[in-house]
Amino acid sequence: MAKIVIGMSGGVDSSVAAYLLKQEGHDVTGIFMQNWEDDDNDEYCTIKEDSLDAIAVADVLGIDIEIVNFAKNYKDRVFSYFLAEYQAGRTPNPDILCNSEIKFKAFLEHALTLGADYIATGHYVGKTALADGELLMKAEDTNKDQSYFLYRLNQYQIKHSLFPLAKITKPEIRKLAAELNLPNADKKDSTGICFIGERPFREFLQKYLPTKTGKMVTPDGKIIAEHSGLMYYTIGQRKGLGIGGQGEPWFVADKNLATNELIVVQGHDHPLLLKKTLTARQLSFGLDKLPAEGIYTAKTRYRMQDARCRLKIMDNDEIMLDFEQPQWAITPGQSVVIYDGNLCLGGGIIL
RNA sequence: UGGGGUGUCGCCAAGUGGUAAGGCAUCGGAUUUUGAUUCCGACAUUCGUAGGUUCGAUCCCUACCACCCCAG
Repeated sequence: MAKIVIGMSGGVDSSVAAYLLKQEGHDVTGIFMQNWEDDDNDEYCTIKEDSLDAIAVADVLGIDIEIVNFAKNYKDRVFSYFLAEYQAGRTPNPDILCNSEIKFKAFLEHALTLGADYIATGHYVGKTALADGELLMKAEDTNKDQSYFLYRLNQYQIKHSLFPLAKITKPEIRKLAAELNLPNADKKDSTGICFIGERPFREFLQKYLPTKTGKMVTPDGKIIAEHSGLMYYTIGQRKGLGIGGQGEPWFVADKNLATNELIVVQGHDHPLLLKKTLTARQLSFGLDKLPAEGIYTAKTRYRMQDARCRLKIMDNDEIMLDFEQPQWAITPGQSVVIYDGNLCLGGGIIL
């Protein structure tokens, strides 16, 4: 029996995770994190609802629950980065940082001060012990696998974490939740930036960042339309360009910060959207050291199938990946995560 | 001003005397703890305007309007 502090979001996954830990006989305490309080009342409501759900679940399970507020940490370590990246024309993944900086840092530290042996979350991910440490691995439910979002966890963070959902599938979670009469058994899965939620993207960014309109141009310089600010677009984006007319749909292929131009191309499989290599920095690996050069698989965004590639180490903080097959819409600011079979080794941020 | 051409959904674009394809864009939904992609659904009682011929016209005729091209 261990003392475990579990992050409870008010969703089914973390609720059932808490149940599973309790079933195993551990001393389980729940914590609801409130990390965003910037808002209009509208959004505050869903946070309030989520906290009430978490409390209701804790009540059903018979565990203690506490609400903590890491909003300042979140703003300083995650949200400011998120804004800076957008301003620089890249497409950040805030949830990855949120995991490494908040859930598995601020939250972990807090849990340890409460005397916890481990923290736990409702992530769909597993971990395994190797000769030189512990590593994350893909969840049994490969459809829901969230190891991509957790690749930045270091050895210390992995060692202090438990993932009760490693070997269970989402449908089983729903079923269990229903059998346990959890009040959130049918609650819709949450999406959107974690702790902030789903937003009308443009309006949300607009609240924080100034925008500058400019031209949409083809690779050979032909002006096609106006864009409403480079930060509103990401590589591979189709919707929202508003370019109608003849032929195939248009996609964002690139951004030119210097000229404030958005490069657009026609056709999903345009050569400019397909790249065989990428460079990544801001590396982070579960074993706290670079893996050996060689053949692995990697994904350049969540929910992509990992693709075979060769890892080349440029220096201590730069790697290059050479894919067997070209990858679609490799996007600066997004993370590339490297796998060895089911093991999630780590990765970095695409240049 | 003379000659030619074109006018069908926001944009491309089929169509034909028998009662408006498709694509892009857009909107809604599904999928998704980033942002995308993808998938599904919706989307012109109306064919530049006004008359005429016809049982019936977007398609035929006439006039007008607009735009484009060539001559000037």
